[in-house]
Formats: sequence, structure tokens, C-alpha cells
Amino acid sequence: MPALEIDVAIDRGSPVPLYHQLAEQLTSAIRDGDLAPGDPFENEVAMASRLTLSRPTVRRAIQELVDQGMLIRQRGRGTIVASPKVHRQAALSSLHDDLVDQGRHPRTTVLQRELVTDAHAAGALELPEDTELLHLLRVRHADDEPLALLQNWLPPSFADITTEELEDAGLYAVLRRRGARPAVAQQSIGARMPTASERRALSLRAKEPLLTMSRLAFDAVGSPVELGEHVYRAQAYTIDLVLDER
Amino acid sequence: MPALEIDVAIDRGSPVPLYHQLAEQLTSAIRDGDLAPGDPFENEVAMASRLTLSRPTVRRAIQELVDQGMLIRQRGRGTIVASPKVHRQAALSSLHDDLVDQGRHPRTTVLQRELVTDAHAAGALELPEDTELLHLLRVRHADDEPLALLQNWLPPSFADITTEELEDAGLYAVLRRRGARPAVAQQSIGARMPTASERRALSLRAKEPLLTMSRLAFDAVGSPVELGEHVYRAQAYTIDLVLDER
DNA sequence: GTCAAGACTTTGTCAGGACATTTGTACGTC
DNA sequence: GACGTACAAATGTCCTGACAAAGTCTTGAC
Repeated sequence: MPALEIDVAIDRGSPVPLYHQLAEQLTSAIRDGDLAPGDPFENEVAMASRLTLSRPTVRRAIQELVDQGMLIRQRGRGTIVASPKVHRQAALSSLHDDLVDQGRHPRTTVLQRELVTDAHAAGALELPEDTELLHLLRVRHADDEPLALLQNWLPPSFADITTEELEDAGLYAVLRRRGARPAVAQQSIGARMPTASERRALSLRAKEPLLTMSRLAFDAVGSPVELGEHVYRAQAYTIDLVLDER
Repeated sequence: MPALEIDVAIDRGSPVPLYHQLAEQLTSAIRDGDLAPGDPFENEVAMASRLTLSRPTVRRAIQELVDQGMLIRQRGRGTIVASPKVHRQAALSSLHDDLVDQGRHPRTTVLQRELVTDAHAAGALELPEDTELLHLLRVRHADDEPLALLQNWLPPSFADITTEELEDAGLYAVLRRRGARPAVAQQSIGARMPTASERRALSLRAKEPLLTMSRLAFDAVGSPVELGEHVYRAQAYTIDLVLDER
């Protein structure tokens, strides 16, 4: 059976790398359902010559999809489209953006915005203990339902972040506008019962537990940019991720 | 400042790819503390010529470490060793192996092992609704403290898995011995209060919540191999992961 | 002494080719 | 008909070479 040739338009003038242009167009082709799960995928050599790209370039694009769990490669057989159940990837994205992607309407209220000293947070951010950090406490609603309580500590260079900015966009968008791009993050996920104030802030019912997430994010230079301690209403939120062997 | 030249021995006769041999030796050099965080890393071109490898091969090895958060690359500047806080990676590993890695002593008791029909589980495994699946319910202790309740559904081809095997090793080890190698998995993490029987099985105190993890694992061919619904004592367990941008 | 232009260093992207390894299939042979 | 070999097809590994882009550092003009 001949594999379907996916329509792709490559713009060599664009600053976007060719492999990424290709990967994005292949991704959307699969998401649109042009290829069904189990369908064979055009082989690397054929696709390279059809698109007048080199094989390494095509290969790297395909690898991006394999990493996301959309394609499965098998030496000697070919590449096939994976089950759509796996088609998602845990990414370094913010809750705000995730909600927008899902078509929901997030709303953020800043409860606290102040400069504090906190030995534990400063230590995590690799700063002296007595450094004045920007401490934020926000509550996030989705479609008017309280969803999460977001607590963050930021280095003093971000002390000029305003309440208005934060109610408008996610923290990561604000950071990026200031040229700080979180590149890697370590997350730890757990669960516990809420404190009394958390229960009030999220209007939780009795015996409703919280999903907790603490995150330390680093920029490309490897210096810490943000420490977060977030709690989510467990009944309204799950964390999805795709794992592979490698 | 000249970057330290890490001692590496490459065996071209080995079936292990050169880039992976290199990546492993670089990894252990960093773990052993030969290079401290922030230290400059030997540049790609120099390392390639020193080891008489091509630059793409060296580059691919370095990329493995970057993916694990051990190194940070910066165009025009060089590559540096990242903060050791990030040096872990969420992998497709089993709880059993994780505990052994941490030096703890897991013990597994099989509570149930039976053939059942379950429409939901069969659907997830892409099998007909009335297929007889192997249903397992296990409780796992670490150092004699109850930690997790593990529920799994497996396709009928694994119906010969015995209770003895399962009490001896993790499920994934048993599957691999049978030639089934889980390659990708989708996980969903949440939290909730335990049911009465869960509270008994894990001897939970009042108001102690559970961390829930449901997982659907696929083999290299893309067919489902295992469905799991696991619950963990939240006070004794957290899930750690490293995320990067890419 | 300060600042800007340019040289240099280092990683990022892309091409094209060669060979190895694995899988599936077609064809014989027994 | 069963088994094994030979071949084809596809991905996996590795190489050489070249240029682009970003950051750093030196040099020189003012």
C-alpha cells in the first residue's frame, strides 16, 4: 500500500528552521485526521526527495513527532501513525495558556504582590538569604470556577511586574516580555489536604484534596528565574504527560 | 579558561552506538563531580577532533545530556554544566525500580489475580468489549510501610503471568521477560480521597488523600500493552519530572 | 578613557553520501 | 507443504563539508 503524500510547503526564506516547518505541518496534518492511526507514513528517503530536502532534515522533523508520541518508527518496516490517545506532550507551558488552548476562559486575580525575604525561596533561586524577592499570590478561575492558587517567588530584577500585567496574561508571558525565557524546569507533583485559607480561597467542599505542584524554572543560561508553589482543585484538574523510553 | 578534557574511551567494535557510549561516559563524569555546575564544557569541534569522532556524533551525545537537563548550550558562548538540581528525568520506569534505585526495599503482595471482562479497560486496550483480561490488584510496601495500591489490566496473551513472578519483580520487568517492551505511555495524574477499602488496604489515617495515576502503555508497534490505575499515599510519594522547552 | 566596528569563537542548520541492521517477502529446495 | 535462503525496503549510524547566527573579545578611532 502506498503511503499518503502529505502536502507541505517549505519557505526557505523564513527564519524558522526547515525541520521545524516540516514538523509543524506534519503535526497538523495528523491532527486534522489526514492520516489515521496505524496508517503507514511516507518513508524518509521518498519524502526527502519529494520535498527536495536532505534526509537528515526530514529525519529530524519526523523525530520531533516521534518524541511527541504521534509517530512510531520501526527499523526495517517503516513509520506509522500512533494511537491518538498518546498525542499530547507535557511541555513547559503555563496553566493560563493550557486553559486558553482548551477553549476555556481563564481569569486571574492577584491577591498579594509584595517584596519579601524568604530564606527557603532565596536558597532555591540561588540568591543570598536576605534578598528581597517579589512574592505573588494569585487565584485563577476558569469560566468563573476557582481552579488554582498560584504562589510564586521571583528574583528582584522582576520587582517592576505590575498587578495589571499579571491579571492580563500568564506569568510566563510576562517573563518572556521581559526577555526571561524559562528553558528547563524541575517539577514535583503531590497531593495533600487544603489549609483553612486555601479552602476559603478556592471555595472547596469538605474533604476535597488538592493537587500540589512545585516548580523551579531555569533560563537558558542555567540561572533560576522562578520558584512556584501551586495548588489545584483535584476535582477540576489533572496533569497529563507522555513518557517514552529512549 | 580552558575547559576540562573529559577522559573517554570509545569502543568501535561494540554494538552500542558511538554517540551513546560517549553520552554515558560524559554523564557519569558529571555525576562523579569531575565538572562542577557552571563549569565550561569542552566545545563540540575540539571534542570531536580529540576523540576522532565526527562533530554530528559528538553533538548527538551532548544533546542527550541537554535533554536530561545536565548541560546547557548557548550559541556563540559555549556549553556549560547545569545546576545539579535538575539532574533527573521522568522516565518510563516502574515504581518498583524507582524504589530499588533509591535504596529502599519494595515488597509486593498480590491481592487479586483473575480473568475479567471490563468494557472500559478493553476499550482502552483496543480489544473487543467481551475480551477476558488479566486483572491484577497489588499492594506495594516500601520498607514495610504501605505505599501504593496498583491495579492493572492486561491483554489475554499475558494470562499466564503468575502471582509468584509479580511478587518477585515489578510488572514491567515481567512484561519485558515476555518480550513486551512498553515504549510510550500516556499518564494522567490527579488526586482524590480514598474509598473505604483503599483506606483499609493502605492503613491510611483520616483525611489523608491519595495521588492517582492512570497510565496506558504502548509497545514499539503502537499496540496497547497495559492499562494501570494506581493510587499512592500522597504523604509518602511525589512524582518528579523535568520539562524543557524545545 | 569610551565606544563602536570588526575579528574570532562556538553552537545551529543543512546537504549529501556510505554502510549497517532489521524486517518482510518471494523464491527455491527438500 | 514446510523450511531456509536471498533479496528488497526501510530505518539507524556515522562521516565530511559548508555556511549562518549569536556572543565575546580585541582593536582602533575619537
